[in-house]
Parts: sequence; C-alpha cells; structure tokens
Amino acid sequence: MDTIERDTSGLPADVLNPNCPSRVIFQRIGDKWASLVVQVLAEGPVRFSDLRKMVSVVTPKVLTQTLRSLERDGLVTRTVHAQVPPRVDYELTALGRSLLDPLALLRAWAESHVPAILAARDAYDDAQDEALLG
Amino acid sequence: MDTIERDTSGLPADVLNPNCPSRVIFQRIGDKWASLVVQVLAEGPVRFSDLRKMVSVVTPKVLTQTLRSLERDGLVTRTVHAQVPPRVDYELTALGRSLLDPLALLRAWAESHVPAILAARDAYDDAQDEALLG
DNA sequence: CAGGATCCCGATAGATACTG
DNA sequence: CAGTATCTATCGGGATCCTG
Repeated sequence: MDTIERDTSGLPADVLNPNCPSRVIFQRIGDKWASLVVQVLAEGPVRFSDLRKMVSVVTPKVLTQTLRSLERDGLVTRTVHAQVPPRVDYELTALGRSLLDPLALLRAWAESHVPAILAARDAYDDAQDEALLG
Repeated sequence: MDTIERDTSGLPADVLNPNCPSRVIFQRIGDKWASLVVQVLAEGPVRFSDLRKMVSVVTPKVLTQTLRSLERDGLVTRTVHAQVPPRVDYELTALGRSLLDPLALLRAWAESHVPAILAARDAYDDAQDEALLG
C-alpha cells in the first residue's frame, strides 16, 4: 500500500512522480487566491467581508470556495459567532502558519526578481517582433 | 508612472495590490508544469524528449508552452544544436537557478506537511458526511 | 453580514495527427 | 527528434440573484 514507485532511470527527485506530495502543494499555492488569503491572514483572524476588501477584487463565491478548500486542508479555521449581524472569522491554523515562511521567501524572490522577469519578457517579445519583420 | 497605489486602509503587505509583483510569481509557480520543469532542470541541461519523460506525463504541446513561457520570463534558455537528429537543450539561467531555493523550501514544506493535509481532508470530509446523515 | 444557487464564458489542458 | 496544428472537453472564475 505504502510502496511508492521510484523512477527506474536513476533520475533524482520525486517531483517526477505524479504521486509526489509536492504536487499537492503546488496546486494549493498555484490557486489564484489561496496563497493570497493565507498571507492576508498572517496578522490574525479576519472576517469574511474584510477579507473580500483586502484581497483585491474577488467575488464572494470564489472567496468562499477558496476558504472552504483551505479549511478542508486544515490551513484555516472558520469560526461562526452567534450574533446579529452574523460574524464569521477566518484564522490560520498552526499548519497554515507554517506555510507563511516558504510563502514569504517566494514573495521576497518575487519582489527582487520581478523587474528582471519583466525585462526578460520585453527582450523576448522584441526579439520575436524582429524575427517577424525579418 | 511608477507610482504604486498603496492601500488606504492601513493594511499590511502588497499582496492586496493587484499590481503586486508577487502575483506574477504565484502565476508562474502555480502553473501546473512550470515549477516542476524548473526543479527537473536543477541538475543541468536536459533535452526536450528527456524532459517529457521526467515530468511524468505531459503532452508535447503543453511542455512546449511551458518552456516558452519560462524562456520568455528569462528563467530558461533554449539551445538548438545543428545536427541530425535535432537536439534541443533546455537549461536554467542564473535567474532560474535563483528560484530553486524558494522552490526547495516549498517542497520541503510539502513533503513534511502533506500527511497532515491529507488527514485534515479526511477529517473534514467525515464531518461533512456526518452532518448529512444527521 | 455571510454566503448559497445558477448561468455563462474564456482560458487551457489533453488527445490526436502531422511535419521539418 | 522536436516540435506544430486542430479539435474537443473541462473547469475555474465571474456576474447576477437570492436567503438565513
């Protein structure tokens, strides 16, 4: 049951393995809103409507979906306060908080290298144009 | 032109800003195959067909798309060797290699916490089932 | 306020077949 | 070998409307 197939070619890493857990992560990180929500929740509990404002423009449906999946994965807790008007707080679990560091590193990479990426894009696109013009 | 709008609510982080560069990154990382390809290229240059084998099952079309976008972003170089049969090598640039560390951290997180995530999912799903059964 | 229910659409992955 | 071309199927995301 627990046997995990290793590649037979002697290649490194399990990234190659479709069963590799890292794929699960990249799915979550890759989610358009999930990683943003996690980072917004870094400071502490936030209620639904505030979350909506903080995460640029996301529709309630999509935000709900995102939060549900995060909750299902044990990264976020959902707390309903029995009061009128209703109030629902979302907060990171310990598991969710453990993701903050890797995420922060990624953000740091982003902020320091995005200019280079954008420059590369321009250069690439220019080269393409030139090629077309002959 | 360079003015970047800050949130007026005194909230932290630029994640909230749609113009925030981190979004560019999460797009790239979130790409189903891009981050996998980058990690596979960590060891050194790899040719197209080998890449196909290494990155589980990806169609040539999609792999090409992925490589093009990585090339455009300056993370990967494409080298065509004029010979028969054709040989094309893909290799990380310095920029691409600089992404390896953040990626590795994410993978480490994945591999250590995925069991917890899967357990959380089971628990969540069970709770859902129970709720339905009354 | 915090969402659930629907309908819809554009982007994209994948399968298949073909080419320099 | 290293792709390109085409078609199709799927799906996340958004818009809109409604409710406990």
